[in-house]
Amino acid sequence: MAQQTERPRRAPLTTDRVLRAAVALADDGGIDVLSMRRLAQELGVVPMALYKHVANKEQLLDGLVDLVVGEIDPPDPDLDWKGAVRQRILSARRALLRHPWARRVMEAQAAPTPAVLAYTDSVIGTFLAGGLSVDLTHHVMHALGSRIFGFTQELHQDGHVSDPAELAAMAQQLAEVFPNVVAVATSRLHDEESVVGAGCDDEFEFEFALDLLLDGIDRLHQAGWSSRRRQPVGPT
Amino acid sequence: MAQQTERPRRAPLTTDRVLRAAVALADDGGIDVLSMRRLAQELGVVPMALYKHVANKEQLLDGLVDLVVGEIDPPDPDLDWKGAVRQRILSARRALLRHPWARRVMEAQAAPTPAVLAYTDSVIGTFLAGGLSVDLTHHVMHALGSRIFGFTQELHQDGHVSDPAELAAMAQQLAEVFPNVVAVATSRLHDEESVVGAGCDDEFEFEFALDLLLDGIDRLHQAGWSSRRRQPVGPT
DNA sequence: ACCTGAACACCGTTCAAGT
DNA sequence: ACCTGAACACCGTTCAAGT
Repeated sequence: MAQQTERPRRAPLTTDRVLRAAVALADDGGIDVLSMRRLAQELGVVPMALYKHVANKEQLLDGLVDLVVGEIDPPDPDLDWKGAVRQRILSARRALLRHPWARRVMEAQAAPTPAVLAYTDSVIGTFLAGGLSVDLTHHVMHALGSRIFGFTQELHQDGHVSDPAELAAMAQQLAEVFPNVVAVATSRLHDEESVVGAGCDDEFEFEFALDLLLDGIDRLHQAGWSSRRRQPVGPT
Repeated sequence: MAQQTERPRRAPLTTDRVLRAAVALADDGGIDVLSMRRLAQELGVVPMALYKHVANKEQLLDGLVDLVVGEIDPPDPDLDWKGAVRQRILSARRALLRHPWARRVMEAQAAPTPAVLAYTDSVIGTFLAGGLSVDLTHHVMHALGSRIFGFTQELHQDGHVSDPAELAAMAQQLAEVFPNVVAVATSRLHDEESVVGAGCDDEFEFEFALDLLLDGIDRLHQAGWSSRRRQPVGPT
């Protein structure tokens, strides 16, 4: 019932404003709430007005990915290849933690956007500058895969049950059917004074896996590994 | 206009028939074509009839995942832990190759299904039976993550351009902006007699990454690694 | 009691009508 | 020429009406 006549007072729509509003919407509502219609509503605009600035939803999502990838720090020129890649990947991970929806959007993308290609090119450049062969770098990029964007390889995150008593009860029941899962999931609890339900240290797990790969790569590099010889990767 | 009165002649709906029809539909139409309405149509049934056999779409998808996970071979008792895990993961990968839609469905699942938990429990059991500590196994499971289900860490698969001339032209143009990407992507072409556009050997890349991880794990195991000491993972 | 058609509250996008 | 409302062809699911 309030006067609603100053509608045209709004700042004019630009692609940038559309993208920023979309990021904000996804950040605090999740990716499922980001629809063209809802985004338009958020901007105080009729749905079709968006199509003046983005060709379609797919292009909108591409724009969002580019914004997130743009948040990844540039490489530190003072570090060696392993340190530089490591630091960059951890920066990418922090960007993904700020925008958790970005992971699924990137995975659903049919083709890489220019920003994604540029970042990939830069990471490859770091390996090559560090002396890794083009051949090894090729396989290394496959092995790291989307982890270079800070993706974790986890499947399900810990469903957060906050009540310790409830969690203990669940664990006991689960242990009868899946004893190994429970033993491993609660392993940290035995040796620490910590409360039940502390959960995993995601940062530690990410770095553990990352270092496992980077150190394995370093070992192959120093051994002069080549896929043409296809010698075993392993110890001995 | 043809007689359509023998409608009730159809085999009666069962949960099993619903799930199998859904797998078939997703297998040859992709996951996007699998809607409740389309599935009902495929079964010659009114959409609401499905809800007698699955509570909702989420439960339908859970059922599909369980079918796919059920295709993974049991562990070979004659192998050591590394061989057994390796063979199992490669079997999981073959299941995923048969049902490419399963990956996205599993990633969108909120909670693991019983079959997923059972498989996970079994893989953990193999590590523990092989003598790995509960502590190391915990971190190892995180590091392998969804790769134990045959997931690849890739982000975008090679967009298949079949025409070699077109591909060469694209590469040349791309090389001006992303030289490292092009150098690495075409690395296999230099040393082989192969035609341009041969693409990557996905099987080799998958096993390369898997062995990098398994061998790194083996090394930690043999060194008596423990997260409590948090010694570096690397080569001294 | 069982089954099911219409309806609800959404989508992304097209397109023609209005200014 | 520009903007936009109605419409189209979909969703998953609720619910009341019909048998």
